Amino acid sequence: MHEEIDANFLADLFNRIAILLEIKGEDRFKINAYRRVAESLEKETRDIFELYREGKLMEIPGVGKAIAQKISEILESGKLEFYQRLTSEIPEKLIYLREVPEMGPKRIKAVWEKLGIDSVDKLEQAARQGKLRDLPGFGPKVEQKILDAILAIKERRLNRRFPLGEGWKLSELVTGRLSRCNGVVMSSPAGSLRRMKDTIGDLDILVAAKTEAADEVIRAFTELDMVEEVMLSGPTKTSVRFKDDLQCDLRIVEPSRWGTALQYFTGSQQHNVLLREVALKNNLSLSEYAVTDKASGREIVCASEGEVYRILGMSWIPPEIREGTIEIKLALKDGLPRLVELGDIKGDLQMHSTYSDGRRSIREMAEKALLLGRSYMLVTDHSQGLGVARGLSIERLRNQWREIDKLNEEFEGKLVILKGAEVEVKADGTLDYPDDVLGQLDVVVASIHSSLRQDKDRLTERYLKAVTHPLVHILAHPTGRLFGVREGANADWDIIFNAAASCKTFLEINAHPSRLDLSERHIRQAHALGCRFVVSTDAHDLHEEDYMIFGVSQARRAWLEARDIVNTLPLKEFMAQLKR
DNA sequence: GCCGTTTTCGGCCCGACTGTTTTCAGTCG
Repeated sequence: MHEEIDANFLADLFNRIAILLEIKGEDRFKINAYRRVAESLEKETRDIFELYREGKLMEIPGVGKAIAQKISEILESGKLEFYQRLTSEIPEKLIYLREVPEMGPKRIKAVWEKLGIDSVDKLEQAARQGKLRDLPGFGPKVEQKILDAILAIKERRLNRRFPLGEGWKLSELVTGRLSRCNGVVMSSPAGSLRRMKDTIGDLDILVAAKTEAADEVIRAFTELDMVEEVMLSGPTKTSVRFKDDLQCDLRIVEPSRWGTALQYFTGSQQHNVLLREVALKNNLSLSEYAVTDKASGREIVCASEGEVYRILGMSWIPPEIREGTIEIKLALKDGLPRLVELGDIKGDLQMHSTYSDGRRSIREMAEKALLLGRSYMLVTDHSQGLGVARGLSIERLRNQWREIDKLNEEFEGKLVILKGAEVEVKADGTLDYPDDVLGQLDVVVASIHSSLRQDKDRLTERYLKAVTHPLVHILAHPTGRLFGVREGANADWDIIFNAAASCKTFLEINAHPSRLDLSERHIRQAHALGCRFVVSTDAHDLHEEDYMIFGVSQARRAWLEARDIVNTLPLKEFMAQLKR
């Protein structure tokens, strides 16, 4: 009935409600309640209509009677009276002003009431005319900051997110440089990078150093080549903007307080709020500096994160799932799953060589795989039709098999190289090698590179042909998304994942940082429908074999365990899982 | 608005930094 309404739609709505209530000056706890529900809804992959029909809306973390009723009203009527009333008081348009830094609820209310400003354009105009500086809570500096920020937004330099892989590289550069400063004991990325979100909004770096060493660290940080501008700088906290417009925050703490600091700085914010509530219930107060006994005022200093969680009566929570949903509740009763770990991965199931578009020989790729402790690898050069990637004719494919046979003899079982291919699914859904060739491969990986813009029904049909094909074992980078290049394909994933589950076709979690496909959300969705997965690097060069960590992290963010991922199995057991 | 092995009512995270203040409000994370 109301096709466009789903969990994401509701999350967006509740976020908007939170902003409007803020401007209205409502109780901050009520506002937080809406924010919390919005976050839960973003994680929710069960069908919202089904939850409603089964009376299970209140199973969503943070949803109580009032919000359950509001969700019901929307699902039934497509409307929400509460929202209509709210927006008749506070114009909906004001929400966009929230995207301008320095513009919080108080200032938005001020410009709206005093100057009738309800859009970013009007705000810019007023700032140019010097009309903002005289409002209470404003001044010439704030006015200038707002003007600069609006300009940055218009040039798309602000509110941009960066792929995890880029953040990772930069964080290694920064921590590498800072750890060479005198007195630095430890350094680590924190924030969304440590939680391994597929994109990051800013880069958070934490350094443990003696107080007297802080000056040198801050200097080294602000003088990094890639720094464009120092945004703010205090004794323990410094923020800069890099030349590529990524913002980077540095915090420096005493080594003895590393545990609480790392916990705090890793977030997420919602996770911290809930964690600190647990502390209060135990008559403790948690900050980035210590756990404090409220009764005696005594500080309990934590050098490790494990201590923080232990003092609060729960097991340590992996950063990837610190999103403020149900992880704290489970940790309190020691009920967290054992998430899949990098070390669980036994084989890499998508790797390219110089036969197609890879830059290294099979031997070189294999030697690196062995070094990484893998016990098997699947060579998946492109099939003949993919000209841009120098796809293999059947004849060249057979040559490759002979080389693989020879290499396997050499490696004497220490590493087993499997024969595979990344077979193109053509626009009509047929595969790029005939069945008799596919049948001779150890593992068949199917993927779609072209015509991703087909209409939804045709594309879904094409995917279905691929995942239901009796000789296809794995669907590679299913949605085809490429950060900064294209969104994932628009297909009916429920139908495709259902088919994959029933045909025992595995879904790839492509670990390459330009892809991370499936995304966390799609992994959750597919997992709920009974799919199993593989994590593969899609390596085209030696260093890319190290990308496995990125894929494993997405699996962890989706709460997957080793048993959900087939290439955690030793070779024999893995092969036994393949459909025949 | 949510939530509960100390509560169904009375709580609800905590601190850094800046700018506008003259002791603190606003924003941010």
